[in-house]
Parts: sequence; C-alpha cells; structure tokens
Amino acid sequence: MKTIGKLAKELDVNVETIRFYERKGLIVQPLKPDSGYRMYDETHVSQLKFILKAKALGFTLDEVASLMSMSGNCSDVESMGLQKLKLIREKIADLQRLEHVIQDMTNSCKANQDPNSCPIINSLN
Amino acid sequence: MKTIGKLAKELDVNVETIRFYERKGLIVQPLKPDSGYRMYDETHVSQLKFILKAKALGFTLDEVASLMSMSGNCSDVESMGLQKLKLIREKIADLQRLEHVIQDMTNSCKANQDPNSCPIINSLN
DNA sequence: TTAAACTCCGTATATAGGTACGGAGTCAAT
DNA sequence: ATTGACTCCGTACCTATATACGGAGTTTAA
Repeated sequence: MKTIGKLAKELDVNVETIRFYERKGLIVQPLKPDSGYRMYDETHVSQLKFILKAKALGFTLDEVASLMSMSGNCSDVESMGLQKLKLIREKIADLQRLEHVIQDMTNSCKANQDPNSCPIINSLN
Repeated sequence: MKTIGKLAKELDVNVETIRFYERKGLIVQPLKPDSGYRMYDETHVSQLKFILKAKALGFTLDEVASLMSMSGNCSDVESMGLQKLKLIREKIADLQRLEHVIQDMTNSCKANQDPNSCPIINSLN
C-alpha cells in the first residue's frame, strides 16, 4: 500500500493528475483509513498504467473511460479502435495536404530573387 | 464601408471572433465615427482573409501575427514556413506510428476467437 | 519532539481559440 | 415614431487536460 505521492512518482505523473482522474471517474477513490490518506495497491497501479497507455495511443479520457467499462467485449473495443483509426488517417491526410502546400510555398521562397517580396505572403494576400 | 455584422457575414465568421482578433492585436480597431460603430473597408476584408488563410494552413494566431509583422521579409517568412513544415512532418510520423499500432490491435481483434477476451484490452493491461 | 515532508479539499489558473450574455445605445424600415 | 435588428463593452463561459495554491491536518525521520 502506497500513498498518492509514491504512486505518482512510480508512474511519473503529477499527484494532482491522479486526483483529477479520480474526479473524472476514471479511477475509483481508494480506501482512506484512519489518516484520511488515499492508500493504493497494485490494482490501482495497473489501472493507472492502462489509462496512461491508452492515452498514449491517442484516446481521450472519455474514451478511456468507455474502454474500461467495456470490460473485454472485444467487438465493442474493436469498433472503437477502428473509429480512432479512421480519425488518425483523416488527420494524416489533412497534414499531408498541408505539408505539400507549405513545401511548395517555401520552395517558392528559395527560388525567389526579390528579398522584399515574399511568395508566401503574396499567396496569403 | 460596412459594419462588423456585414463583414462577419461576408467572411463567414462570428462577429465575436472579429472582436477577439482585435483584442489579440491581429487587426487594428477601425475608425468608429459618430455612432461608435466599427466601420470596415476592403483593406480590413483582405487583412482578415489573410488571417483565415494562414490559420487554415495551421499557423497559430500568434504565428499569424508574426507573419503579418514580417511585412514581406522573405527569408524570415520562409524560415517560419520551414519550422511549421518540420512540426507537421513530426506530427505525421507520430500519427503513422499510432496508425500501425492501432491497426495491429484491431487486426488481432478480427482474428480473435474468444469474444470475452479482447487483445486490445489485454495489451493495455 | 519538533521540523520537514506529505496529504487533504476546494478552487483558481493555464492553454488556444473562440462563443455567449446582458444591458444600453443606435440604425433602418415601416 | 416606433419597433426590430444591430452594435457597443466587459466579462463569463466553453473544451480538454491538467497544474497550482493555500490553509489545515498527518506522518516520518532525525
């Protein structure tokens, strides 16, 4: 059993973040004995690790809550994964369009002979 | 000369957004004659269009302000474009990593025979 | 035993980019 | 001349994800 500070250190998150996840309903407030201090065990550690991993995959906290409540129903989880995949692909496509536009613009800058007239600025005007 | 409402409608933005940009220093508050109403001309229209275009390219409002203050110094503008390009490419790379991870996960779901055990959930635990 | 470190709670602050509100004044059309 | 639409300003609110603060109580180590 560890206090919130130890847990936070172990997982390299802020103490306030753990309390925040508790308020959001992502983790259940652990028992608080005599002292009134939250006491955590390994169950809480792996719950929090789950959250952090899912977050790293780009799931929002609300989505993480859904994932956790699906408790292993594979097709539900899969559909959430596919949905996320779709969003990721759309975002990639958007960014690639931007990449080309800005690439073209900066290329024009390189080719530009007149330092006082900028092709990028001109294209925005 | 048009009022803020006409301008907003023409550019399909919210009136409050125009006032917001003004507060941010992106656009100068136009003359307000007798009535106290802001009156805009075509200069303001193109200024605002500039902002909207730059925003669409992924520049933040602070960056848009910088772009506007560079007033055509091409190498400065180019370097800001290259910087943005770098960020975009990093973001794309990040998303592509995620794409593969989640793709693999959902594939495992498809291959999964046991509907009560989910490979995605398992990999997060 | 006492001081430092930790925890409690509720609330405020931060980011970015807006959107909404409310009361008062103004303009335009009928 | 009236009424509805518009504008003014300052401020509050919104999303998402935290982080910070402050005063009071608790634990721990020297």
